Amino acid sequence: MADINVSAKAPHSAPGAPAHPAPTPAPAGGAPEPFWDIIELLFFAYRDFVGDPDEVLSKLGFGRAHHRVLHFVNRNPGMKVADLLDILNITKQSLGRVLKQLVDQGYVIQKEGAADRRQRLLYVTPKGEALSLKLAGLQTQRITRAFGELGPGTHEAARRFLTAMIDGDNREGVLRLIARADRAAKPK
Amino acid sequence: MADINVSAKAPHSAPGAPAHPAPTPAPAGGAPEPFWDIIELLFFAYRDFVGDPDEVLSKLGFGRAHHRVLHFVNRNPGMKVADLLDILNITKQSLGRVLKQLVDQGYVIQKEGAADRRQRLLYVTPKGEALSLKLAGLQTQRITRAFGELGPGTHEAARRFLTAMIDGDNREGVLRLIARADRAAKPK
DNA sequence: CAAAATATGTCAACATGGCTGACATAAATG
DNA sequence: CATTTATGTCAGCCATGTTGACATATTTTG
Repeated sequence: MADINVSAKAPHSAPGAPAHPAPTPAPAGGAPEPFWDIIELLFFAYRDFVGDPDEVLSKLGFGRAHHRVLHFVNRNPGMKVADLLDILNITKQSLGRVLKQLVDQGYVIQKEGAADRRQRLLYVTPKGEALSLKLAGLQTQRITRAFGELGPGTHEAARRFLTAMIDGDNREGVLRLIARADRAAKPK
Repeated sequence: MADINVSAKAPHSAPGAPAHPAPTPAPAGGAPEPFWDIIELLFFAYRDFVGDPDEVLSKLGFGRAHHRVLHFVNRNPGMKVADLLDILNITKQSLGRVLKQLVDQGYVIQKEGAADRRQRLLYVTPKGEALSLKLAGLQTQRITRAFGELGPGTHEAARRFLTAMIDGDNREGVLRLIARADRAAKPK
């Protein structure tokens, strides 16, 4: 987005108008005022957030779909295909397409389950881990910059806000997933 | 995502391990530890955030692309096609497809520019405004719930965090866009 | 004024990554 | 042994992004 400079008319604007509307939507008689700022900031922030990895990925002939698969396999080594489908919320056919490419190109390997030999447990290869970390590094740079610009405690605040934005019935599962993956990470 | 319950092994986990890793990535010798929690929470939060509108849109035969167009036209009445292309960062061919459907079905109208008659200035119809507000209302419900669960000041904290996550060179433009659209909104 | 630049639209072709439906195989399970 | 489960695969469709080439109307410029 090179320069945003919309030429729409601003019909009645007090010159010294505040940069933001009322801090909280006034629950006047009708519907509450939408949180336009949060809605739009989330759009632009998320776009930039996934944009960094996208650049790297496109040079490898990969897309966002590959990123998601690689990310979650890296974070949850030994996960079942069914688990991944559940997290990504896509069909096995869609997953199959990108997973096959990642396997064929040596980023992910599948091992037969020890207990249940029908399962194909997923692991990243060193090559896959390196790419996953590279992409996470780009996103971490952005997050680090943001936290650096704002005060301390921003990490906690961001975590709480984002958690609260998740569907109530998914929230526990997501938190468990993150916590368990943190434990699964190789401890230094 | 019906139930996240990944069966990956957690190799070495202290039983009383904290729910989150170090609050700040330890800048040890090598690369800093990625902010896994923020990366994943952003993924899940954004997915749910756009999920609500998606449901409504799919019943109308529309997708996320239509939502984005309708949203920005509603927020910036009278904007030029070129402005919209700049904001959405897509090609005019991609925009043309969804825009045509929105126009044909009476959600958006195009008016010849008064000063420059080459321009096709974009406006939502009452029908378009209603849909845009309905979708924004769904997202606002989610945001309101999140802000309600957390303390006051969360709105400001979220705004600052999200703003800081935007590319430095886009940030000003985005803030200007939001501020100007707020002024353009019909003042009650 | 004629030429060039601009704003927009359109046709055609292609890529990615979703989807459904149908079917196949191997292994676990009752 | 019959059924269920975990996974894979083939075929085709859809939405939405891309490039490249042109067309048209209008404004701007030399």
